[in-house]
Amino acid sequence: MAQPIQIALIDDDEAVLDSLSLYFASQKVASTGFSAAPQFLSALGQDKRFDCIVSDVRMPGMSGIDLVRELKSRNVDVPIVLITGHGDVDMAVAAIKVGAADFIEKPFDESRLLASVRAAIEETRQRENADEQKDLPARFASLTARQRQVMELAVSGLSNKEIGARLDISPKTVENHRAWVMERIGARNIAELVRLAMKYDRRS
Amino acid sequence: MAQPIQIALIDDDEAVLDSLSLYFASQKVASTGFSAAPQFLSALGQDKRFDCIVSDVRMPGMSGIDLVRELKSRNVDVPIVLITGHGDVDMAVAAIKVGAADFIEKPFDESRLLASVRAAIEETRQRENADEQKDLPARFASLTARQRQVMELAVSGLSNKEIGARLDISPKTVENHRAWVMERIGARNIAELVRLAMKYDRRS
DNA sequence: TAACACCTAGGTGAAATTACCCAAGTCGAT
DNA sequence: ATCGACTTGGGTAATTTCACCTAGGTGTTA
Repeated sequence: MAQPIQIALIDDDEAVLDSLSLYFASQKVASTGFSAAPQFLSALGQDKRFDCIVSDVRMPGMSGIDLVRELKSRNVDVPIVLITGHGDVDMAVAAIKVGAADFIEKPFDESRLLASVRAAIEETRQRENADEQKDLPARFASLTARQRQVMELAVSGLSNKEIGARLDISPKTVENHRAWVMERIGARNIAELVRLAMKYDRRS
Repeated sequence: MAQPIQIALIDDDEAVLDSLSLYFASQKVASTGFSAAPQFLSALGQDKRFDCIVSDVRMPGMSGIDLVRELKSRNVDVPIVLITGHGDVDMAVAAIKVGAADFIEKPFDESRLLASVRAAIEETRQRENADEQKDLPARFASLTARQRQVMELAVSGLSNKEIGARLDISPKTVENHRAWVMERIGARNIAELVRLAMKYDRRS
């Protein structure tokens, strides 16, 4: 379960990028460097995943704070630790307000940065876990009889066509019920639905 | 969990069909009648599912024993209870040998038939459950590191593309690993894989 | 009566899965 | 050094899912 941590480093200063990635590597933490925020965003678009982002605040083009805003608006839930060489209180406040995980002023101890990164990742994980579990019974209870019926068959691995044959309704209708179930339970795919359904079963 | 039982009734004698379906209905057991085996088979082809088949032995065209053989050759694992008005020992032996669940001679008590059907369903369920559980640890252990890696990500709900991005391999390769995992674990779809993986996790 | 929720089912279009096929490279063992 | 297992990745095609949409029928409730 102790999957490796993958960090995105964003800084227009190559020297900082190199130095930080070297440090992270020495701490057995994988990192990928980007010299600008848009480059990082394009990596995200290619389904690359990162557990945490460490970004400079002041960069030509898109600033670190802009990046935070952009990710929030995309509903990308990756913690961002901002660092700066010209830190001031106002900027720090603005950064935290828009949702940055932390704001560190240079010069800083590298171990301080790593600690902040670790804390941010842990916090995000716990929040996601809490979100997933929250009101699980209530969410299952909110399903109608038909929806629960469809869900149980879907969770047991039947296709929409097979479920339709069993319940004697069209596969299309099954599809609709299924979509409702997904939305109400808050599952993004069948795998998640199965996990949540099994958790619920075990609890009740 | 006490899902309703669905029975297929096959007999060329409409009177028998009506009488039995009436009895089953009175016992809160759903049944569908077919006047010939091929009609039943075509319903199966349309993804209809039955927990048990109750079929006459002697019918024009395909006999009850023929039906048993046909289903075995198709690997359809539904128990079949055969009934006959002209039962003889040889036929009974032949029926059981090819894999019929039971063989009942007319005249019979309807409750006797239902008991036989229930027993057959129960036996099949237990066998299927045992098959599913058998050597689960061994099957998971037989996975290579890469396959287990792919499996864990797949089970957590990631698409092949996302898994590929994480492991830095092409989605196509992920697809191949996934197919191997499915075969080795013996899961027919993601839902089953998730269930088995969760069972395994809980046990270990 | 009107609003609302639910079940039903169809359409479109994009994305993903599944099931096959194939080949090339690595690596360890016989 | 050939064999087998594993990893990698490409192709093709069928099927399925997913995300939208519309829309009629039913039943309940304000």
